Amino acid sequence: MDKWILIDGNSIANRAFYAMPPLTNSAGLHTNAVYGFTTMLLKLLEEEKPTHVLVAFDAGKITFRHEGYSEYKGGRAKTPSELSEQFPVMKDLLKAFGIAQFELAGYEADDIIGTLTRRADEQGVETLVVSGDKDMLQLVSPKVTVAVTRKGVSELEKYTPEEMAEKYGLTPQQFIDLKGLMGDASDNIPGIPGVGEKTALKLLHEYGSVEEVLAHTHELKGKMKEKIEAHKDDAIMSKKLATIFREVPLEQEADDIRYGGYEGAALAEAFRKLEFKSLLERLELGAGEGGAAAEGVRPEAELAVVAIKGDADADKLQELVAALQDGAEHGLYVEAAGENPHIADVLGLAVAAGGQVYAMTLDTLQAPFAEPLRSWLADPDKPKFGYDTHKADLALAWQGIPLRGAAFDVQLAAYLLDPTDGSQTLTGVAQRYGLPGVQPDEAVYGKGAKFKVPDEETLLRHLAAKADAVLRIAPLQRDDLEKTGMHKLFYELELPLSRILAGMELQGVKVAKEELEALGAELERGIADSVARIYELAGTEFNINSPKQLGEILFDKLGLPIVKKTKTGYSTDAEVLERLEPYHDIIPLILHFRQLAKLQSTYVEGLLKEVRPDTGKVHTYFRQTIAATGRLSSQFPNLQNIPIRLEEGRKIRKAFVPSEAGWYILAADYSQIELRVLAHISGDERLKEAFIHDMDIHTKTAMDVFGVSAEQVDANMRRQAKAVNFGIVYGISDFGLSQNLNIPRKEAAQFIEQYFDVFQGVKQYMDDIKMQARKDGYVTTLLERRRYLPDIKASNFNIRSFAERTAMNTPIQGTAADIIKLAMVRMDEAIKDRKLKSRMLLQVHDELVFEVPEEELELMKQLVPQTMASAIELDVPLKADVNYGVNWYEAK
DNA sequence: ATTTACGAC
DNA sequence: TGGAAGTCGTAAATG
Repeated sequence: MDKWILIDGNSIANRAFYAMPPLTNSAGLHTNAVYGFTTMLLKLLEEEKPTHVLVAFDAGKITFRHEGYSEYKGGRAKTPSELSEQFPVMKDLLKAFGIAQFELAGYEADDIIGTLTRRADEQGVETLVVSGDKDMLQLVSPKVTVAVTRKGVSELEKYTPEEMAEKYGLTPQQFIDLKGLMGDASDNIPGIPGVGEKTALKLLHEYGSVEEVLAHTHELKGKMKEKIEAHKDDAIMSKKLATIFREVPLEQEADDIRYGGYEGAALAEAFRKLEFKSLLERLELGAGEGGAAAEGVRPEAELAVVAIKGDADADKLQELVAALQDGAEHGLYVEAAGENPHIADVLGLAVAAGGQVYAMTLDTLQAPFAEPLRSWLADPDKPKFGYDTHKADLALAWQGIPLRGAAFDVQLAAYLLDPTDGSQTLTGVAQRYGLPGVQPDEAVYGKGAKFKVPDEETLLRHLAAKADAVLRIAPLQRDDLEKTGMHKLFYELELPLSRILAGMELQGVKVAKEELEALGAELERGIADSVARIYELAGTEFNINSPKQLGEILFDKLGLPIVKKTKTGYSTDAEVLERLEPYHDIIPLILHFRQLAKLQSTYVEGLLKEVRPDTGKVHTYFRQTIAATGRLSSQFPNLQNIPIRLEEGRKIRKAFVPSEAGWYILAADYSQIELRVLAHISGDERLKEAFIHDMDIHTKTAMDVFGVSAEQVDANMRRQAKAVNFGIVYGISDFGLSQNLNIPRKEAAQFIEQYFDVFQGVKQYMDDIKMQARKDGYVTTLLERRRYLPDIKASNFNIRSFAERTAMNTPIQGTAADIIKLAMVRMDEAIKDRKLKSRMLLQVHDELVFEVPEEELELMKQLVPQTMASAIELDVPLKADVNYGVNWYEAK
């Protein structure tokens, strides 16, 4: 039994383009439409198992429809270049799939498909038409089903004659009449003005066709009658335009669209170029199940692995340890299961050495006979090439196995080479370098709740594949780091920092539980009180934490004005609530409740959950490969967003205490580091001057922007100037500033103009950096950290504007991140050199936190800010302020 | 799993 | 025409 699938290529590509988020490969080629199209195609091939497949495309701009009606498809926006550049790619991909594609001058894809379905009807071949457009419904027949995309492209809604009757009460033929009456704005088919789907359906149910409707206009009345009589000709022409032409002179025959399955190698190559990682993985997974195997993909099964299983294999371990003495580079992979390395299970490890790959589970590594291997792991002078050695370091440390001597890290390198590429999985990195052969973790372990450690054989093979991949990828990445000028950044900053971070994390921060619990009890009382008063004012009980329920109370029950909506309902965020304050006494209570609930759930209960019962400490995990600007991030718990702005929240900091009696918490933070960085990289003389004289930068900005003297700057002027300075750092827009200051956009625009008038060097920098981003496709920080901005040339204003703000912000935020990282490396050295007992505990973007014994207090008060200020020499001085106290709260 | 809201710099 | 502030992580509700 034959089965045909006929796809409207243009229509699906369009749908995919607008439904998918923007996606580009590293060459800057947009790929989202191709991606959406491909996932749909793969799904169709798998589910429908067709014998024949065709993708039809529109050819050229002028079709026979324009002969009678030159306005056809008029007024349509030009296809954006982000989409049009994807058509050739899509056509190439179809070749790799081995799928036929037709286009014929003067005809649209619809007509080609219409002609083929006529043949299918005649021959009685079961056929599925796939389109993003309901126009195709006129082709439905007992043999022909039409599937229309719904929500993006992944879901299809199929129509048979029965379903059409059920849903519209129309035959396929009548669908043409429907369009004749109501028209189609997207094709510029007029129809009858004022007649929409509702009216058109009513008329057709009554009279059956356009012709019959027009013959019976005397039976109609009112406005509708007038309109229809006035636009009879339009209706007739619209029906003609909407009719798919089913007699296209096609030379091809059924055999020309026969589909014999794709050839894996060609497809894999195409996916690789497009950087469709997940699809590539799917292809490789499918290969094991009898699908076409991609050429050049060496399955893990074929890797020779030396499995070391307990002391029965002591001889193999000896062989490994011997191989590790060869002075060559060795690959190491440690598998830690779970996101949090402080509580992760170490499943095992693999070492690539001497042309072999050895692998073992944790049991074996911990056995007495493995001591020589553990010595190698602990030896800082035995260089290791690894993947996420930071996580490995922590996970092993908690098992009592020290790891030192990371000399290369594939994950860290992948991050520097493209920090916006969210997942630097080994599978993905290997693929990018054309070294496939690492199964995705998901395929080996399953995902989410279904996580399961496979049998030892499979596990060790997987670990071995990773260690092998690490060793082969590292030299390639090293070249790339060299080429992009990030060699030094990698070896002298990021790699040393990763070990320093691990040390800080293992040290942990002591938490005074009783302090948190007391605060929690206080919050509990406040919350209970707020809840009772809110229920009373609302006249009912509800879940205040539910934005949905809260919205219903505020806007439906109490009838407060709707300020803003989210895509799912009413917005109830703080900004909205603040605007509603004048309308109802319940609002301040809700704001207060929100504040207390946040502190309770996130900072009291959340933090308490993370405290280790044995040590009373929290051990955060600083992630070095997440933030696109080069900043660190902090997890489990996040110690970079502990409250400080409001006093109620700030009290949380009283719970962060030194881990030794009589010690102090010492915190030092950079003063205005981002604006100082801006002064340096923009070279703006006035801004530099301000910092050289260590002026209050917001006051100084107010003086210059408002043209007044220092004495004339009032609190409000300073506040506005401060907002402008923030805006400058973020890549300003008048709208953003107007929102922030709650002033009209015009005024905000004026502020910005005045600012740029005064700080012309800054203005110049903002223009230059955008131009540079357009020219190079990326921006860099002072230490050559790089961030690609493929969207900088987008035609969509929003997308392009976002990229432009990123271009302005990233060098500033990123350079600040570079500087504090440098300071951390220097501080670590200083502490070691002077053999101090003081410990670095935390980094909070512009702040470093230490615990310090009393006898080192005076020294550290000098050393820390001095080291931070001299981490790098800029055209303006850097400055760090220092404070200390018996807890983090007091270090202010 | 996604959305909303909110804490930090 | 309007769009529309940079970087993160966590908790709770809800699909």
